[in-house]
Amino acid sequence: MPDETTMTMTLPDGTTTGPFTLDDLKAATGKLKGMKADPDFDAAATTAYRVTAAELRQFIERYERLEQDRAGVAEDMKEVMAEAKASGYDTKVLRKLIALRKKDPADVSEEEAILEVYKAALGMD
Amino acid sequence: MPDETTMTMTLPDGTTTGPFTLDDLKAATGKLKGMKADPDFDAAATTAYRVTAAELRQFIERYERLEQDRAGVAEDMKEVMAEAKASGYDTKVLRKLIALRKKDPADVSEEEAILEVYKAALGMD
Amino acid sequence: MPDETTMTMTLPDGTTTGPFTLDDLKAATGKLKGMKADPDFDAAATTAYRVTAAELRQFIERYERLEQDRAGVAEDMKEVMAEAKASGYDTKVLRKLIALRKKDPADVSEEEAILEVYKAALGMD
Amino acid sequence: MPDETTMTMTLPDGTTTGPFTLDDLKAATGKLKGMKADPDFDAAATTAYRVTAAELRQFIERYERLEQDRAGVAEDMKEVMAEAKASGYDTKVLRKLIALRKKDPADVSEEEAILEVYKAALGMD
DNA sequence: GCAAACTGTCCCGGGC
DNA sequence: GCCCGGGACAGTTTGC
Repeated sequence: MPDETTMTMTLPDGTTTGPFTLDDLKAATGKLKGMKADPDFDAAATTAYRVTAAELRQFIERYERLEQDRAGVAEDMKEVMAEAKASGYDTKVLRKLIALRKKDPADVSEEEAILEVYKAALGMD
Repeated sequence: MPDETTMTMTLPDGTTTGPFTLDDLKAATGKLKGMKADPDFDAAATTAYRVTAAELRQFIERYERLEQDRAGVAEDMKEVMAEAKASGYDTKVLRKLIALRKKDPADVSEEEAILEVYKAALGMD
Repeated sequence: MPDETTMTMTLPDGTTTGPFTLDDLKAATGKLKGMKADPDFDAAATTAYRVTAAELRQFIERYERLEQDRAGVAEDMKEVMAEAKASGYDTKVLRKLIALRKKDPADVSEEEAILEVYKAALGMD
Repeated sequence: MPDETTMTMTLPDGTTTGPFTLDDLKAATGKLKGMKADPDFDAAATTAYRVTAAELRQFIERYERLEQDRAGVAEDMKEVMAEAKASGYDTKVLRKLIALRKKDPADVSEEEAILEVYKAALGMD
């Protein structure tokens, strides 16, 4: 007597199939297998992009390596923020401050000034 | 003589297959077809989730309808901003102002105050 | 004897100020007050953008109204997903399916086909 | 005769002020200046978070340094993708492939299988 | 100037 | 109950 989670499917015509186990589903999902080449194909006349396994692998592995580096840096950034938080700083404000430092001060004060005008017009001052 | 974009593939073992046209590729991508039911399966002992076509379709169509509504509203929002811009307003500042109005004024002034302290500590004032 | 959270600030020159309460901080954050007009200013020669309180308010209130509409729609969308989940559907897959339906089927199958080639080249099949 | 961009403001009561130049606006935006300490404040009874300029600066500079590192890595990642694209690869598919490799293969095939069932139920196969 | 990619933020669902 | 990770969204920047 089976005792696992399964699915049944009612089709548009009202008939029901199943139940299927998850393994059934996985098995039924066909995969591209054994694509056969056509050696008689006249390659010379085509713009054939080479999909070279070695080359592809190179790109992907370089990229994945860089992703790891980036994750490591992101981890360090989280640690800095966690330390700051533990020291009593408000990390949300810290982030805002850091963002501010990246901007041109002139732009910042202009933006602030316009904002104040708008607030004044709305009676928010 | 073919004159279309194709791909060739060099496998890990050094052999090359292809060229494949895009249609080849599409044909090779197998699809789940004719999953057969097992009528002897003892459904009573399982937690069978019903995947009813009609029910599934209901959920999806309701959701898609709502997505359309949302897109319509987003479109209107863009129009309001475009009008405001045409009237000489700085939309970036407008957005900031609207965001401000959504927040609790007490939180805003507290955050601003802390920011000023941090800026002072860094000599940014 | 006070019993509230305060802040002290150590400045670059080594001196310490404070403690400040949050109310101190808020009070210290100056606001734009009483900007005085210059009635002799020759407005005719300038490209003066009118910041009319009524006009500004119109734009903002229209926008905020639309934001509310959008939030309502988003709420409905959440409800649909919650119902589907309660009926046994996998909401993550549902979202993927809905996204698929929005795309041109031809693009989807082309993309899938290329992906299969790449996977084959990497031995992931 | 002035010839610069200015703003005028019409207040809720119908009166108009201005015109203001951008410099006017900037000057009017008050800044926190000379916050005075209260030396008589009984610090002992409070939970005083120290905002030490040196400490704050440490956190921020560490963080900004890490941001630079991260930007450098991101730059490298962009270069890898650009190279791959120049070699004829479809970068969109490459990204998908890389994402796939990060996931547990079992989860992927389960998800795919469920998706196929849903598509079958909707007649999308 | 617009459209598309990327970053940062928010919010939700899941796990301890 | 809170923290954490992932997904969705808004904002920013850059290429065409």
